[in-house]
Amino acid sequence: MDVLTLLSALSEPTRLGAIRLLWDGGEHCVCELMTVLGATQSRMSRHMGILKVAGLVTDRRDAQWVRYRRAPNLPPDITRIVDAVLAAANAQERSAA
Amino acid sequence: MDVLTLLSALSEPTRLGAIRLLWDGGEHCVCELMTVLGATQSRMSRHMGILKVAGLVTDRRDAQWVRYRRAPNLPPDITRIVDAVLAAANAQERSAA
DNA sequence: TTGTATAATGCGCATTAACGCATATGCGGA
DNA sequence: TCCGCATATGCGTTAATGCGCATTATACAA
Repeated sequence: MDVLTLLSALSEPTRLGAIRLLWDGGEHCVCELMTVLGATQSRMSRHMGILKVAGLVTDRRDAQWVRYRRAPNLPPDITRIVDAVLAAANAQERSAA
Repeated sequence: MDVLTLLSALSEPTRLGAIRLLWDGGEHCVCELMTVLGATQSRMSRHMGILKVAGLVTDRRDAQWVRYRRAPNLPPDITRIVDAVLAAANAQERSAA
C-alpha cells in the first residue's frame, strides 16, 4: 500500500466520489456508480480498476454484476488518510452548496 | 483550498518530501531543498510553485534566497490530511529501510 | 558597473493519464 | 444455443504532467 499511489488514486473527482460512496462498507455495482457519478461505462470501469490496484476496494462477481466495496482490513494509516480526505471533501461540498 | 488540488500536490515524491521537511514550521531555501531531495534547481522551483498554488506553503524573499515554509493558519481539515499522509509516509519509509 | 549567487520561467520533449468508441468477456434467461 | 445485460479491455486521440536546458529576474558585494 504505497502512499503516493493512494494519493494519485484519490486525486480524481470520479474516483474520490466512488470512494465516498463505498466508504460506508456497502456494496455497489458499476452500473449504480456510473449513474450516480455521471460517468460512462468504460470510464467508470477503468476508475474502479485503478482504485482496486491501489488496494482501496475489492470486487466480487455477482451474476452479471460486479459489486465493489471498500477493501477490508486496510492499514490504520491508510484509513486515517481516507477518513481525513472525505471529511474535508464533505465539508467543502457543504460550503459550496 | 481544494481537496483534489491538495491531493495532486502531495502525490509526487519530491513535493511530498518537501512538505515533510517544511511541516515542522521551519524555513528552508530552494537551494537546501534541492540538495536534500536530490532535485535540479528548476525542478525544485517548479514543485515549490505547485505547493504554493495549492496553498500549502508560503514563500518569503530574504536577500538572494527565497525561504519557503508551511502556510500558517491552514484549515484543520487540511492539516489533518497532511498529518495523516506524513504519518503513513514515515511509517512506510521505516518499513522499507 | 560588473560579477556572482539564488530562484523563476519560457520552451520543447517525453511520458503518463484520461477519455470515447468499439469489441470482447462473463453470466443468466428464453 | 442464442440473446441480452453488465463489465472489462484494446486502441487511438488528446490533454496533462514532469523534466532539462537555457535564459531571465532579483539581490548582494566588490
